[in-house]
Amino acid sequence: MDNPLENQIQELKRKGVKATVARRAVLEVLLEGPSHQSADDIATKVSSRYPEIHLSTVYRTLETLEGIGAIDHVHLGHGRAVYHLGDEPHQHLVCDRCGSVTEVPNEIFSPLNETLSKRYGFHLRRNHFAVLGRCSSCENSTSQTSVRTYG
Amino acid sequence: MDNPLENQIQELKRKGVKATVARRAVLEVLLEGPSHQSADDIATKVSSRYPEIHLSTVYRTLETLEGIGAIDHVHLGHGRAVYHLGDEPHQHLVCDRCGSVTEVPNEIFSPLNETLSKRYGFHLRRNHFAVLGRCSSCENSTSQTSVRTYG
DNA sequence: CTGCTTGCAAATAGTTTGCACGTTC
DNA sequence: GAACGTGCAAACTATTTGCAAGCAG
Repeated sequence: MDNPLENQIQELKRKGVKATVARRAVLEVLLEGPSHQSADDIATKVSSRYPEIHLSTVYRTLETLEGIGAIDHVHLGHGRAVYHLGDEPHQHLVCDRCGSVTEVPNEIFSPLNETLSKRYGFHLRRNHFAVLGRCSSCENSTSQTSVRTYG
Repeated sequence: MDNPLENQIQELKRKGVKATVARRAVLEVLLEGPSHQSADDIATKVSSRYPEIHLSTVYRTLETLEGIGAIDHVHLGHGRAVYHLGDEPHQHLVCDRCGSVTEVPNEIFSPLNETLSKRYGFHLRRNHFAVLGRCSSCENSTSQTSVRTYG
């Protein structure tokens, strides 16, 4: 069985969570990508197929899925959060200017983690907030680019 | 003249911004500390002295002060932002568990910056979002501590 | 006096919740 | 059929905005 949707559904059942239409639909949308979508993005897509599924249900579903570790969310900007499947842990580099998001593996942060741990006893944990900066295209140009690295 | 409040006021004028009661009051509260306060915290303190100063004015004042570089804000958790005087650039380590905030100098992030820069062409820039993890006390204990490193 | 600032009320964005009904196991 | 999940409307939190009146330079 290598149907990713079915795998996720199995996972739900394994964790003792009911496999409802809403949960299926949300997982479908997340699997289809793009990899990082806001609750609202997801709700819009979900309700184009299942119009009766309400935004608040999407929020509750996302909460549930996050609770069992199937997905995660990050705050990329002011206000909205985006959700993504909980594959390998990664951090998000968000460009100040064009808003593009680049995912980088957590290992890149290991040296920092060691330093913080030695000097402050602090241990990096979640990638809940994005790392802000300037992406290469914006650093090099003055024109307005709207590239979305997002995936 | 080493009165910090007066220095800040001079700075306002130098930047061509009017020195109003609201701006004075907000600067006073920020100078008195704690170093990181939410708009609401600030408004509460401000209005205990100047009851006519409205929350929306505090927001507008904070925006103005941020515009001239006198202060900065960071998102420490879900929702609320905290404002602090724009002294030396630093990052914020926020504990997942007890919410304590530790400031660390930006230099700590230089090696990471180099790596990101080489591998992804990405340049760290703002400390707009906090770095989440576990502080030493929470890492070592299972009891609920409510320490606030905050200053 | 002229325009930047402010008070207030109302709007907004994003998310959460109470409650009665519907669905899954 | 019991327990959990969902639709809807309404509440909430943090922040922003329009407008008429107020104050700084």
